Amino acid sequence: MAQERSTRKTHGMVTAQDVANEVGVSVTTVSRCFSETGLVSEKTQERILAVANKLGYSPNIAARALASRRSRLIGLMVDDFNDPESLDLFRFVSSEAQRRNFHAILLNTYRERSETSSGSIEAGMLQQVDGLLVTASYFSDEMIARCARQDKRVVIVGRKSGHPDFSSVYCDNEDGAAQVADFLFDQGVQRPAFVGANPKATVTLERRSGFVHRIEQLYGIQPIVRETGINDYNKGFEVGREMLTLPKPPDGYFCTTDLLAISLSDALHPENSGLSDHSPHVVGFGNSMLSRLTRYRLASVALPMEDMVRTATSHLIDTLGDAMTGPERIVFPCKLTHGV
Amino acid sequence: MAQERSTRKTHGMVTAQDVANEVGVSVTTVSRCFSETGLVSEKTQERILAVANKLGYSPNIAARALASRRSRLIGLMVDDFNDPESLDLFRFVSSEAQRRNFHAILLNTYRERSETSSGSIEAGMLQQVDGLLVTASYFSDEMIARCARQDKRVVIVGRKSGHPDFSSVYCDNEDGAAQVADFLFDQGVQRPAFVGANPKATVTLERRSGFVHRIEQLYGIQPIVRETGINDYNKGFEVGREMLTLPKPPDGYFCTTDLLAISLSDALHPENSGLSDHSPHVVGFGNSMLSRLTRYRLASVALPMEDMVRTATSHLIDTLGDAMTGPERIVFPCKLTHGV
DNA sequence: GATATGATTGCAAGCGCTTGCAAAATAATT
DNA sequence: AATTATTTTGCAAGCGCTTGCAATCATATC
Repeated sequence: MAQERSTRKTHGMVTAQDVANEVGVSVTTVSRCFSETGLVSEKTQERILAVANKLGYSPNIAARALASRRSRLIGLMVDDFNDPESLDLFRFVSSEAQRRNFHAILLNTYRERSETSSGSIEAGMLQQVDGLLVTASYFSDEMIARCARQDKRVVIVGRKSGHPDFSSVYCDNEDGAAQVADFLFDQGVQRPAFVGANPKATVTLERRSGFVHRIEQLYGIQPIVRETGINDYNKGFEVGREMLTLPKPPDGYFCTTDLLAISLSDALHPENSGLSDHSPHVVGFGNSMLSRLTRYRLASVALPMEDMVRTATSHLIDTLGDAMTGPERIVFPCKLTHGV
Repeated sequence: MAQERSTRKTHGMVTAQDVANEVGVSVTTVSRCFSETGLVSEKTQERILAVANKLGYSPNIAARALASRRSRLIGLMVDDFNDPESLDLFRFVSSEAQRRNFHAILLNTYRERSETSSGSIEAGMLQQVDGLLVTASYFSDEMIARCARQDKRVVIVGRKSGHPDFSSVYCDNEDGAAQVADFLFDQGVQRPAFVGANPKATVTLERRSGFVHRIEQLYGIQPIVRETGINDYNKGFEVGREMLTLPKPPDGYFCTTDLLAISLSDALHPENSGLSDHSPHVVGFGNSMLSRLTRYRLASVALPMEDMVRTATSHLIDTLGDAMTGPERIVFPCKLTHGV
């Protein structure tokens, strides 16, 4: 039987040792009981759980992380805090992580006020998490190298993985964009335009190419292409105004996000444009809350955000345990929706 | 001089020991160098930093947390993933935390699909974070007790703290709400109404009381009061429709969030209501992105979100070090803004 | 130049848990 | 009943860092 060691309640925390003493087993057994390895007899399991509950014990995460080299923390890299779509990301990542007994840690990669030493922040953070969930955000080469070196699992969500080692879970951006081109064509649009956010982001590239190609097929011409740089209401509004200054403004727009679609739509609205006879079609992407505002009747490419995000999170967690499970690409379909 | 121990590169991770060996000092010194206690001579500091950099060392957070009992993690409890306002919360909490070399961990307290054993999740999570940042979300008594027991610091952001031990950082909700009452009165509104989200949330209570009292003063009557339960577009829309069924619908609304204001406004819009002569005033709260959509010209109570959130985060981190610094209440002013 | 003062450094004992290995207890097999 | 295969448990050695205490060094004081 377990030898009872002194119970030093050093800091008011109940430890596995305390539980072990009370039950009359070793810490090892208590540990195994909580790591759900299934190597504990049911009877002991019950006794331990009962005592643990009575004492209010729960395993110390830091100690566990140190000993096992797994923190049960996944990093969520985000740099877009403008689009309400990100809310779904936060929501479902955290929900799914918690469901699997993990937690999501927020890694804000948006560099405001020229933050200092963000490099070292990243380094410290990286070895703190078991894996990384990367969104549309920028993912530096240095970061990629570091992940590879530390053998961190990475899952890209929302766009195709550009890296051979990383899985990605995304929707068929090209196809969605092509659907928009078809729609605009059907609506009799004469001069289609594309408005993207960050021209370097993969999502933008994917949606642009899908759209442009189909437009070329349908119209035999290239659409007007603009990028706002960032996904932000004011920037979108500005670009909208700018479009109006063209000799022949477009009469159909595909914006890569609902936020841009909304802002553009506002800029083009008679009230702001002064052109009461001009009411172009505007289509967004994401089918977020914004596209559901009845005032806009915005057409938007719907994608199964919840499914996508939960799948990505779960997939990341799944791959943590196993040795080299090759990278996967899980793709969801998306579908243009419009009130018409 | 430090005795050189064997360097077992157990898992490809660079440890403080590795750095110490290379430099010719003890782990202790390396440790002190990274915990910025200022007990290391500049010369050694430089040498250590140089080697650490060369080797790509950064301290293992789990080990540090275990030894020092501080994880440099703060928990962000959220249950509203509908309002774009939450995005600012995520953004500025994470930014400020990272600025101070902390990280924010997302604690999704929204119970969807009747999650199992959320109690134990909370328990495990709680001892993982140094402090808690609580938003408008529900904060169970059990949780409060646990925080007290474990001596966790808690800062409430966005509303007054209901608990004597917790600091809070918020804006003057009563005053903001009173400003709305004044505004509606000035606009000649005859039948003012209040629409809140969660009737049990402190923010709702504060805003309601501020509004109701001022309305009573100004009109000598009580405004109509409705609560939607949750802060959600569809729910707000529904309540809007419901209002139209009243014999004499209100002609001025104060909604406790911009999201509700927008949804209500949509429901009341001639296009949806069928009443072209009915265009009531709708005022929101938060001055979020939604209130900036030009299509709505929504009046909204503006509050200094960034300041508030950064202050709350920083305050929380500040209090972690010190012994019992009494709870504080830091209040920011808010101000009704409207395009008129 | 001897002594006091303070700044640097190292030692060693943890922090609370995990895990490979081997012993003990139990069940299955002949 | 003896032997072998299984299932349960415990031992002990870490995981990589922090920190109180004491030793060492550099500098200031008389």
